[in-house]
Amino acid sequence: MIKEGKIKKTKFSKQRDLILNILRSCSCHPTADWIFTEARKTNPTISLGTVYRNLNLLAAEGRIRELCFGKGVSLYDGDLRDHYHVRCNVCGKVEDVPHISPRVSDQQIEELTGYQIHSHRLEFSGICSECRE
Amino acid sequence: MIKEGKIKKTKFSKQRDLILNILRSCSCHPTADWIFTEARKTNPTISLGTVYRNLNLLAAEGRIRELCFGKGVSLYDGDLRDHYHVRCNVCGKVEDVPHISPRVSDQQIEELTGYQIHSHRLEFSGICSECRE
DNA sequence: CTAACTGCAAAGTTTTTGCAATTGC
DNA sequence: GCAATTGCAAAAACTTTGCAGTTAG
Repeated sequence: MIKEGKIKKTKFSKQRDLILNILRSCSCHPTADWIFTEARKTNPTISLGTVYRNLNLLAAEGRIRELCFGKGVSLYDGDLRDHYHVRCNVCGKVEDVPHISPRVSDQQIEELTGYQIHSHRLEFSGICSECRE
Repeated sequence: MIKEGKIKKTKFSKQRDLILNILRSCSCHPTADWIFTEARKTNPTISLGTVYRNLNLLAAEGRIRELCFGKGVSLYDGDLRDHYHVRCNVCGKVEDVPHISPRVSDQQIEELTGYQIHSHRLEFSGICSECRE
């Protein structure tokens, strides 16, 4: 649950900067733990708690996106451009859907529900070509 | 991750039946724990483990749906009709989107990605009218 | 009879948090 | 200097699992 109203002053921190760079430079959709392991290669003393705190902060600021498939794990995405995801139900892999125009209007949903819509997520699931064999 | 190939013989169980009825007769999107509490009112000895086992089994059989927003919790939905969800980022409430024709073609995604698509999820998020005050 | 299912409790995962020390502005 | 941030470790939250006993077919 994102607290939308909470405006907090943030300082630069090299840990946060590192996390953001890792997320921006990888093309995958990593877990917090993967980011932690990756971050340790550059900063061997960074802690997992810091990784989580910064991922939450960055997501709340809208500088990264948090994805969520199935229970348990969150995945993070540093690509803010409008795009959607496909997920393989067998191997769990998550990939971007290259380019598709949504044709779903947030405004239409606002009229239907009375919600003020900020964003939408569209996720496809099925079986990838490797797993189909 | 859903194991698609696993076909298992199932017996009737009153616990599973109860869980399914609870889910079908409520219009909300409850957590496993809420279902557990509700189930205890009818069957005071049912265990949380049994609730989880049955929710997973029912979801794997496609008799219920598992939703997932943010980290931590799964929500369950007994309504199998095609529909989408809106979620309030402030209070966390999840509601159905009354009626909308998707206009998203799974087939188009199959062509783009090479995945064999089974389903898609579309979720809107924003702020509900109560929380907007 | 026997494989599926259950309750219980213990264990597993993932994420959050309290605290004292550190750091950016 | 002060508030934001950190590392650490402990705790919290959620889900799964092993086991011995029970139940549906």
